[in-house]
Amino acid sequence: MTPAKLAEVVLAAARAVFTGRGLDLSALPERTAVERPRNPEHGDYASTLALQLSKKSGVPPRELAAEVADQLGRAPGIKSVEIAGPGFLNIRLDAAAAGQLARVVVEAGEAYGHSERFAGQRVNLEFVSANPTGPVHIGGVRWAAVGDALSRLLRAAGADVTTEYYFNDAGSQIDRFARSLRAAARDEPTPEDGYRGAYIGEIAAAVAAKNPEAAEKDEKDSLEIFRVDGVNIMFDEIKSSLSDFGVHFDVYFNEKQLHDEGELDLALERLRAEGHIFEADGAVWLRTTDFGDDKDRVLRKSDGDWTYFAGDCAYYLDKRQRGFDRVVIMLGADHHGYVGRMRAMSACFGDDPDSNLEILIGQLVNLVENGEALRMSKRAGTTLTLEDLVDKIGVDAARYALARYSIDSPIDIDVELWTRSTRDNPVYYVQYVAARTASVGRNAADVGLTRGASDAFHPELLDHEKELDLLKSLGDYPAVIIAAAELREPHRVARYLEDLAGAYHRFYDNCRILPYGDEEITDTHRARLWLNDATRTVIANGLGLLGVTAPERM
RNA sequence: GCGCUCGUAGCUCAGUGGAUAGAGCAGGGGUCUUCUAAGCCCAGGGUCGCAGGUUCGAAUCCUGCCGAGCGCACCA
Repeated sequence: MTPAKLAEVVLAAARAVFTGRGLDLSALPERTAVERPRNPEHGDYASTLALQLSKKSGVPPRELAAEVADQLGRAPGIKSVEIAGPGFLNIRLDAAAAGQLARVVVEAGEAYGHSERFAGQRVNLEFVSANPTGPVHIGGVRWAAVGDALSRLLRAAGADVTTEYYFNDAGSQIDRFARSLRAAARDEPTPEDGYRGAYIGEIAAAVAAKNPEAAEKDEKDSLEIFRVDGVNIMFDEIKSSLSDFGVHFDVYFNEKQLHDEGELDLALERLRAEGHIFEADGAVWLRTTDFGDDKDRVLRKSDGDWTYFAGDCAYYLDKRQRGFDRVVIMLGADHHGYVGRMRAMSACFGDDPDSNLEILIGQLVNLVENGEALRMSKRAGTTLTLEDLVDKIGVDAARYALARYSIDSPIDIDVELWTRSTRDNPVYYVQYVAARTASVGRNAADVGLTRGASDAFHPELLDHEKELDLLKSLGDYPAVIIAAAELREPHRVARYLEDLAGAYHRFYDNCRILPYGDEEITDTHRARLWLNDATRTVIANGLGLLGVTAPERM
């Protein structure tokens, strides 16, 4: 029995009690969940439903709990139900009901943990969104790992997800980029406001190789070549390194489209129609202070140019008009000052910023080597890039390290730790279980041990404490995915996998899976192989959500 | 000054209003005649920053204060 199924049974029991007493059924929640008590004396699972319903029903919690317990006790698969404390229901399962989970997992395979919880929700996830003036730096990499994991999580939970990368290949930043490239190609010093760093020389050389006269033409034509070719080469490099990192976007959205298709004007007119536009000092403003922003924001400057914020408005409107009811944007902590104006902008369009717009702010990332943070310096052009991180610790460790912490927590990635092959390196600890389960599978095949037909599976034989713990951990997985997707917190998956890995290792150390020597193969061996394979399934599924491989051997 | 985030074991961090707050590391002690010891087991370690409030119940929600990081453009 899965925890989700048990929760339904608990709710059904409560419904029966309410019906019997003639209570208002509308007081019952749509769904409930059971908890995993830390203290084993509190049973396999616990429900707080009676506590929650006591006030609404006017029945004292323990009295309500007693009646629900009475109903529950008659349900199949439930061994016992006890009432504890103010009205907790402590539930124990039959060994067979618990053990069945191994079969559920193995037979579901890659689909185990998937649900339809967010079916029908259309979510747009925008992340990274670096302009093609340089490689993806380490802050952007955090979002590549977290955003991509989040997209996988939301899809697993049934949402309709589109991932987007927003970029601008025109404007003053790109002009600076082009001038920096041209200067490098001509062996001139980098312009005062230019981009530095080794990559500038490399891109400049690549442009020159493709177009040998580029540096020699008159300045206007020359800059145009460096601008167009430089941006193309840079963007290809960005896409290529993201691809190597396992991250692909559904949509690459160019700011230029907003200009070309008149979307900026359209957005302005929409905002004007909503009554939030005013003009002052020769500029066009959005009155974001109507919705809690610190100050009003300029959309069109007095020189007639649009601001970057105007692009944000038009882009937001574009997303909404494409049918996304949830627009999620991920930004670094150094951009959190944007939240107020973005939320206000959403409200100016007549939307509800609490439900239509979500801005996730991620704290910064440091790479630490030999006890020292490798600091970035824009002046010296020493930015830490995606490649630097991958070169130091590899894709799996990088993705895991970036995804295992709450985005509210700044991360120091210790190069030495994340390349270590020991218990304290979480990605190895989890991957080791993947390799171990695979190894057991190979050895089982060698000695002729197979799971056999599913009707030959005897779940009640999985009654060792460590087997039951492992089964419970496997049962937690679907709820972890839903919670992680709903709260936009992929780190929950990593933390869960570490718990599961621990449960598997303890099972492995206590419960021999394969027969010894010439020992005859029994139903216990087969049942344990089901459990082994179920674990492999969940570890692989969970690592897959994080974009991390589940190796066959290590 | 205003805003956002954070403050949990010596260190790094989990912890969606539930019962006795957890994990890893550090440091101490155990554990390999057959499935990966890259593992496992045992013990120690806490004023959940401080003070109030909300309620059956608060690390979790609210208010204030203290401390740390980041941000407050007709830049992108």
